[in-house]
Amino acid sequence: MLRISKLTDYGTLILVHLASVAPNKPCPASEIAAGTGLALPTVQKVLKKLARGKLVVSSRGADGGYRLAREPDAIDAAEILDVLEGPLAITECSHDDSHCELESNCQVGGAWQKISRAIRAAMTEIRLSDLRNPPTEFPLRYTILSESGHLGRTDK
Amino acid sequence: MLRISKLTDYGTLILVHLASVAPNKPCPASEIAAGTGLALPTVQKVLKKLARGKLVVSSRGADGGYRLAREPDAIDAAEILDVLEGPLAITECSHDDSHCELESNCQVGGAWQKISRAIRAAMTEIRLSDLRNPPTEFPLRYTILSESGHLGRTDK
DNA sequence: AACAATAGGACTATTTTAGTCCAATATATG
DNA sequence: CATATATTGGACTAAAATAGTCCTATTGTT
Ligand code: FES
Ligand code: FES
Repeated sequence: MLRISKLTDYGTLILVHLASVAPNKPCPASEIAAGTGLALPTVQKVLKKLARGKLVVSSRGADGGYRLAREPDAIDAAEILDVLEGPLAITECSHDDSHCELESNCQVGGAWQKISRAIRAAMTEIRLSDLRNPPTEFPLRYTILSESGHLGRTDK
Repeated sequence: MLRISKLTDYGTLILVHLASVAPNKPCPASEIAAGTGLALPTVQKVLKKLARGKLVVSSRGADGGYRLAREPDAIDAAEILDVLEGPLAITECSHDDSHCELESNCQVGGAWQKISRAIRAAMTEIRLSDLRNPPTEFPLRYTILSESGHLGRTDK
């Protein structure tokens, strides 16, 4: 349903690992690889993306490494997905640039994009601290409210 | 965020189209192609998947075609995704079969899978009839409730 | 019989993803 | 200053998923 790549999963593992070590001691990639069981080159690759995405900060040189840029409860799942999955639109609406050739006779009007945005908003409420040892379930009760009124259920 | 393939987007277009024509007159693929602006071979391919997934029923032979298997408000978005995107797990947890080599020292414990299941549950509340001419937004207010208690916000 | 459709799958090309590796740069330390 | 430790940035290959087209067989109508 929500499909994330392996790299993103790795990234989560890494972030959670970083959240569980001493916050101000930079943790080198090799240590993270050992701690998570992931291959070192892969860990390095993911860490670079996380650093560019400002989720971790890096220190170079001896005694360097990575540490979280913020507290674990100040990093949310939407950010993690943004950084590791890219800005990816849900669909390009069967076209490439922003204008759709089918638009004139299209009755869908980007419903999936809207749903995706709604899900993203929900993701901002899930924090890195929630990802560590998560509950057995994430009972996500949701409500869709439509301004135009034709969607107005409060719950199932 | 929620990434769906083009084929799934096409499928939505097709289903919405079928929802807007006479319900009991089978609609041939060629007509759907013309009505949606999609290429015929693509439409045919998607319709086959929809038929196998029991979302549409087909009639062969002259005067044949496809029609919705159920009323538009009896088909939900989760089903559409199941049929067109496959059963796809969100991640394989960095492994192939059901047992994960990292499991012993893993602190994540399939958080993404759980989130995905929650999102899927939310998707069952969105119906095909909602996808047609959707509201300008899908304000999806959600609540995460944790049985283990460490997730307990009611709203933002 | 002729025609109109779907069923099923093969097939190719393109794109995305995964994974590894290397050369360059920065930093701490003795 | 020399050396060892680390990140940075990108190149590179292999594998897998996606998109799109097309062909043949079957089914049903007239
Ligand atoms: S398919 Fe592009 S606007 Fe609907
Ligand atoms: S990565 Fe497989 S159980 Fe956590």
